[in-house]
Amino acid sequence: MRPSAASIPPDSSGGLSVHALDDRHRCGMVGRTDIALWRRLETACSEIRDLKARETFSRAGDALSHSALLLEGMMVRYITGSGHAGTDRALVSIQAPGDFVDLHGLPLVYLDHDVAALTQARIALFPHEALRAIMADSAEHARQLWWLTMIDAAIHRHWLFRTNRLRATAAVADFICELDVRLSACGLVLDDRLPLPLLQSDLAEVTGLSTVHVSRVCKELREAGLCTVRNGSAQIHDRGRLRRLAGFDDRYLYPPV
Amino acid sequence: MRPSAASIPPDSSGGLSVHALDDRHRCGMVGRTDIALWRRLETACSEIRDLKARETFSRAGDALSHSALLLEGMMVRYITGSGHAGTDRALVSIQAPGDFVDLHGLPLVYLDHDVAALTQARIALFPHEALRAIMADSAEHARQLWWLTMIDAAIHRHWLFRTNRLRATAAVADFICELDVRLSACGLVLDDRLPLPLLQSDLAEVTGLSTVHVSRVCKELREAGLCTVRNGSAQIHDRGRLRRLAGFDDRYLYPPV
DNA sequence: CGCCAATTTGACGAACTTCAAGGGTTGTGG
DNA sequence: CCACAACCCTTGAAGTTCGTCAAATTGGCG
Repeated sequence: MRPSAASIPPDSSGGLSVHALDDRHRCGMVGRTDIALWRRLETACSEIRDLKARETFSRAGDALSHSALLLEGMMVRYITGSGHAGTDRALVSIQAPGDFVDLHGLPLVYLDHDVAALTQARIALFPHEALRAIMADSAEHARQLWWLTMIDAAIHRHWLFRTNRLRATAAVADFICELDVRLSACGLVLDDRLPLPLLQSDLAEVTGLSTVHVSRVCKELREAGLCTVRNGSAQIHDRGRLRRLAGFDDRYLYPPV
Repeated sequence: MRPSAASIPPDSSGGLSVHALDDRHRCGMVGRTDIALWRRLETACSEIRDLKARETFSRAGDALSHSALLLEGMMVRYITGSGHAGTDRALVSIQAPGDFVDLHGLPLVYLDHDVAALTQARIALFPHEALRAIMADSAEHARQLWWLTMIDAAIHRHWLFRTNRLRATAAVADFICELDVRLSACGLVLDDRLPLPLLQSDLAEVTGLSTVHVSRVCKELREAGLCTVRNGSAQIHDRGRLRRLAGFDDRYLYPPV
């Protein structure tokens, strides 16, 4: 039927493989910083690396010497309970192309959470030393790198609002609305269809619901004619009603004017 | 009976009023940055201001020209639902002395949430211009200011884990454990008693529970001999068991080695 | 086809919310 | 000094949302 859209194709440029950063990687959030910063980043990149789907990239407590910019695919960050069982995970963030995955590793040195690829993914690595040099050279570039991590924190706060205040259906709708906006900024939403390479058990870890209840919520959204979540993508049928159900307001994403 | 401990006394220095920053304000998180940064901040401070309990300091969307460091008292940050009723609030952060309340307003320019005093409070204001000058002068100071906001984000992530994965009793216990650690760093925990100037309705906004259920949870913690939450403070009876109940691990607060 | 993982469904129970009423404390004014 | 009001906390009963368990169904892929 439709092309298998379960994941973002790692190389859609028709066989031309990528060994360095170039302008077509400048999308999403990093695309909203100065072009001058981007030029500096291009020279600071020490490595382009591919990750397999579900591959762990770094773990809580690891000493980090590099930060990674996501170029293609999607990644997640999650916290594992210090408790007994290993199933006690919360997804605290999802990354789209153009997002730095662990830029906060620069000021923090080690992280409080794990980082993993969700789909097959391609990342650009920047040595912290090089990033510090960029910051030392330009306070404005420093402010913009800081800004990227502050958008991340604003999203954390919104997720807090979501799990604290929204009912299951509204919570899932809200999450889809957020990805709709963020992936649009990467040019990944076509015909109201966005890549959503998350299992229902992943959606459960995002929202704090059980897997079974996520299944029921998806059915409800589908039967209400709002959106269909299936096969690693989400088809939005009625964006207005979906947003109204979630009470969605995109200002926390600091949209460009 | 006991002294009224409902709030942190705004001036405990015996009548000596405070008109400028001095070393005894350097506690909590800001106390963990370089002393050289503190010296710069002392000269950058443009105003010391007192806030009344429950006074709103700034609102989502306000253009900010200053950032505030909390010196005494406690403050909160909350998100209000874009929905209809005004009661749809989530507390997304609580600030202790030594915390910057809205340092992220420097890179973000305007915030996605409201900021208010919880108790009577005293804050130091820093013009963004002066903070930018500090950053321009020293990349290391820039990194440390950034670091302060990244601890804030790590706390957001932990709160996400809490509301997503912990049951009501463990969630409240976890929150108390966090404040126990953070307020200890300000020297505000004496004889296992910490200031907790939150109504049960505030605890409900922190945890995403109903006010009624918070009451039941507090009773449960009290009767289990773990801690007594009352009159604006919390008395910890058995820190070990309280932490075990919450599965508490303080590493997300990046404790000093 | 046949296997395996993911999703779906139903039945049941637990956790939490809502509604409503009562009680304790504090401050205020007669 | 007492009465009263306002606010917060507590308690009980009833209702709702969501979790858990278990079984059935779907869909991709060798």
